[in-house]
Amino acid sequence: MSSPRTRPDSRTRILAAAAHEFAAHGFDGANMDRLARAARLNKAMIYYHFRGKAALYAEVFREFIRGVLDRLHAVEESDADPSDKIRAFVLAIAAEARLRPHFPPMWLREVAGGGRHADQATLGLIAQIPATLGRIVDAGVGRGEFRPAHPLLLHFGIIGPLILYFVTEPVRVRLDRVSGLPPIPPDDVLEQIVHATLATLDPAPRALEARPSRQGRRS
Amino acid sequence: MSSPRTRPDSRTRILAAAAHEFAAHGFDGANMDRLARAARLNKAMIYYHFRGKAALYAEVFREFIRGVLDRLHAVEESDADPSDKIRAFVLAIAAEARLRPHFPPMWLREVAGGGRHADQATLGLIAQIPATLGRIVDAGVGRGEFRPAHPLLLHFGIIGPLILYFVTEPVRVRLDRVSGLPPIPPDDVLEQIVHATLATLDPAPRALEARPSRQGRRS
DNA sequence: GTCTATATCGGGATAGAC
DNA sequence: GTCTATCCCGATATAGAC
Repeated sequence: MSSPRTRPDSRTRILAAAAHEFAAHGFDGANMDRLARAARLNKAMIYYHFRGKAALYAEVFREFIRGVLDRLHAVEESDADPSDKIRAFVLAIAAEARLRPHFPPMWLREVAGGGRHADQATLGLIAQIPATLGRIVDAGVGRGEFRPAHPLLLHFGIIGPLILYFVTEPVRVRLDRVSGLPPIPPDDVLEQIVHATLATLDPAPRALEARPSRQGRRS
Repeated sequence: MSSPRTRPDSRTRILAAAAHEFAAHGFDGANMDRLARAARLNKAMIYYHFRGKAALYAEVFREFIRGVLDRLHAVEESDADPSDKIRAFVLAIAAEARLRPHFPPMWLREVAGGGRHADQATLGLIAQIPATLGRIVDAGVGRGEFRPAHPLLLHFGIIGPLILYFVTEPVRVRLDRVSGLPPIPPDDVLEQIVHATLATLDPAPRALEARPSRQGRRS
């Protein structure tokens, strides 16, 4: 995990190459030979540093989650308004995704697989992300600035579009050519997500027009 | 593709089992032996009906996309208001996801992989989904009911949360236990997504509070 | 159309020299 | 710590009988 002396190399290179490989091909599709080549090392070195493919994957994934959580906790502990914290929450995840471009694809695949490759401890870390959002919302509700919302569902409204935006960045060229759509203005992405999230939390929604004709009620 | 008489048989069973297998394990993780057992057939039968794993995958995937597109085109051609069409758009995708629970995971993995397993024709089909949304938005803009928004980004705001909701259904039990969160009220999901989408399209946004600069108190 | 049996190969993991 | 060479299982795909 960490020796006192500077050990810049093989282990770090393996982790970097692993992030790339897992992001591009998923757990099952990842190839240890290719990974070793990318790290400019021999395959045996991987097994010298890590117990196996699964352990390497878990390590990479936990590193990502920790990076996100560090930022989010900083957001939570700031003294901004609740709505500014929501904004900062979105920006923090986006910043981390930009910093570690391999995170969005890995995260997507992990979700699609039902968390199969994540041990219980890692799942616990992941759960802290919506939990943090939930505390921010609660604070806003306490001040009367937000109406209550389910943290996980709200979180889906944030990372869903965000991750899709990042993860489709490479494909969009292909898609755009087929669909004839213009590229997405980068600045719009975060604005829209923040705006939509705050609209969901708005205690006085103006969404009468959102209701078709008759509407069931929940509190 | 279709014989006139009822052929409820091997080919159909293979497709059903394939949807399950690909959804649960992804393309690389899918196992033809396990797939054959699930279809109560021998593995050789798969290769009798399909050219290989890739062809089988493509067939399943295209079937899903067609199902979605059929619903969406019906929505587009209805004579509802633009905002009701937006609502119907969301409901249509949700209905299809309920009907074919294997679609959300497959779709997620495909996106994460950058559309690697989809041929150009299938990509063209996929592109029709946001394109349809775009035409609905354009109609609303023409009536002054919507403000312009990028169709693909808007689409991300819809399917992102939606797919995450469906795809995490199995995991949420595990996650909830760790996080201590209550389950998501199912009725809230579609309401929130529709509401957020319409808020994004609102031509007179009340989102001054969404701006980073210091905001004044609201009335 | 449906089966059993098998060819073939890619890739995760290890042995052991240096 | 780093390498080369290799084991060996699992998985796709096929041959060929019925």
